[in-house]
Amino acid sequence: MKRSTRKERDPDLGILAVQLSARVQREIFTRAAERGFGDVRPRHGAVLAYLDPEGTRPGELARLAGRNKQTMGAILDELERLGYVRRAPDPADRRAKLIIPTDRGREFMAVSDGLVETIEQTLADTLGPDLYRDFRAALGRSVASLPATGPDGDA
Amino acid sequence: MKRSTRKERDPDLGILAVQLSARVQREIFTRAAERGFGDVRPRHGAVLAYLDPEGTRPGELARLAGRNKQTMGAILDELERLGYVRRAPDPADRRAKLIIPTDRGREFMAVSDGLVETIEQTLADTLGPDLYRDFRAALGRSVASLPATGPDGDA
DNA sequence: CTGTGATCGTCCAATGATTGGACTAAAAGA
DNA sequence: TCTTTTAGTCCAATCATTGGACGATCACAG
Repeated sequence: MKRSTRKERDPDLGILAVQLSARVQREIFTRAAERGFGDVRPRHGAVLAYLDPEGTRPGELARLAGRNKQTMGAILDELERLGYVRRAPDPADRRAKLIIPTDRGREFMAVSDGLVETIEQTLADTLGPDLYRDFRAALGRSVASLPATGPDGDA
Repeated sequence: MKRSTRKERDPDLGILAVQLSARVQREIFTRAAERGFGDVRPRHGAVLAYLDPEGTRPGELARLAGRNKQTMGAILDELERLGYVRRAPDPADRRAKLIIPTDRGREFMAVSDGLVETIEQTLADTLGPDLYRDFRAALGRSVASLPATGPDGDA
């Protein structure tokens, strides 16, 4: 049996991880596009997956998403231009800013949270509720057991 | 409880998928770098994860890795320059080529397969053998139940 | 208070990675 | 043979991330 065939039929953990990520992302953003959010790309998920309705600092978003500050800044520029977030001064610290979702931003967050929910439901249907619950828990524990990935050595 | 905190403590499937992928990739390539393969980057995994010792066609690699032909071509240029693969004519089809790993390429493949194995073993230790087996199977089934991701609409 | 060092966000230029479109050579099929 | 499809590559354009540096502000030790 050829290695390539074996890896295709019975993929190792590295391959499965990449594929799960790619497929889930694709599902989310193509469905979101169907619902009128065609201008949001996977890249923007780094912000919208974590953003607080009351606002979050850029640095905190960068940390959560595992991107460095420059990258986060660029993503935020884009989201601001597209009308999903705005930058407000942070009352607690005059160096800092608060990234606050606009109405449209909150709308997207609600929709994408729902889409993820739907995907999870699909998997629950595929695996059965018990198996899915275990899978979900094991996935969480697996991620937690692997060293976190930061852009700059994870600082 | 803030949304960002909630998403950090109890990440949804989208976040978990991205993190699993990023962490597994990082683990593989930093460990590989420690073993003298510092010039191989995650990007190259698209080839080396699937490549047959006897050789594989570029188009087939592109399909397996979910990249388009141009991207695959660029990755192959790089791997060839770095001395991990070579391009040979395919005896069966004079249009086609065979990408064949060099000795060093095969060395990397052995090492990275081992590293993945080690990560899987780590998870097995964390979760326990039974739970891990179930997790691994559920992961495979989950990936299979989501539409495949191709670069050009998956053609 | 005042000085010192850390932190917050941003700017810029450089690199990396992916894409779309087009093209040649060869194969496959009517 | 003629036509259509396939395999790989070339090119230019776009998208994404990085490294280094900067002014402003804060925290804290003296």
